[in-house]
Amino acid sequence: MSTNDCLSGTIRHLLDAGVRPTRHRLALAELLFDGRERHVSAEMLNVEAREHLVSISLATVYNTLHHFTAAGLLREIVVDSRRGYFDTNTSDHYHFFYEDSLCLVDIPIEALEIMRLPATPAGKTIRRVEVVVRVSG
Amino acid sequence: MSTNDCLSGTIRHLLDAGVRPTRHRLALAELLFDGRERHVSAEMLNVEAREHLVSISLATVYNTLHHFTAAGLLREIVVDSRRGYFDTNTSDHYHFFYEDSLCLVDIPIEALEIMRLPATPAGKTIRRVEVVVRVSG
DNA sequence: GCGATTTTTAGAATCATTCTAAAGGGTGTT
DNA sequence: AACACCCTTTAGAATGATTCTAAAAATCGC
Repeated sequence: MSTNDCLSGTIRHLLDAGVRPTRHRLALAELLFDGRERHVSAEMLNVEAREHLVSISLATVYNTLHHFTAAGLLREIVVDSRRGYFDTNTSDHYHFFYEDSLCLVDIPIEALEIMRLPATPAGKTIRRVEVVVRVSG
Repeated sequence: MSTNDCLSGTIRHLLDAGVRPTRHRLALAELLFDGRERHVSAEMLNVEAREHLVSISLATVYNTLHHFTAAGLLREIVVDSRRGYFDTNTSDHYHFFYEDSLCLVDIPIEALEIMRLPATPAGKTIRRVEVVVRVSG
């Protein structure tokens, strides 16, 4: 058994989620999980990685985003029928989508209250209730 | 002045929306506005047109869907970050999205009640509040 | 029917994403 | 350290949806 308690927070974060902390995953995780609420597309993260002098292929960015999502570290949000966005906030919440700047901002769950839900279709399970408030101007 | 009162319902529908009722637009409108609630992608509508022996190019299907949307005859729904869907129901309402079959079903506005909305960001206007209930199984 | 304006078209171009197959890296065992 | 095994990364090709382009065709008002 190795001394597990002196690992960097990011490595721990990945290990806890069952993701092998490879060099590239670590670099992307450092960028993603910096404490801010972040909503990134693959292309955005790729650019950011290059800006931070991390040499990485776009395919790896896609792989990693999908791995992180499968491991519960990220959550995919659908607001645009062209691009996929990933959210570092994996808890239940909603979004503002700024149509002009294509930016996303979290709406905390308690800021929006849904009183009534329609009956779930027979034999189905609700996976998620997504709310997107589209704003512009 | 022509005798306007003996036009087909579909032609009237297009004229009322300020859309020139060309042959192709009419054919697509006949398919779309048949009374059912419909949620189509460009590819789906293109296949359907061919099945009905309407010879049309995919580019025209895209043009027409966008024209109809701009004219208020359709509404675009975002549920999938790959494909765009268009809804023949342009009134305020929400959606079930069946993740397995990629099907959409309307949720009437009164079946879901949103009690509290967060404050609108300064200087912005709410364009729409979208609710998608994702189900599977 | 004429001419001006819009539509339609096929195909090329674009953009995001996934796939492929090969090279590289990580981990545990000896 | 060397080995073997398995997982990751990669560049580039492939895919799929959508948009663009430029030319041909249809439409409309006169």
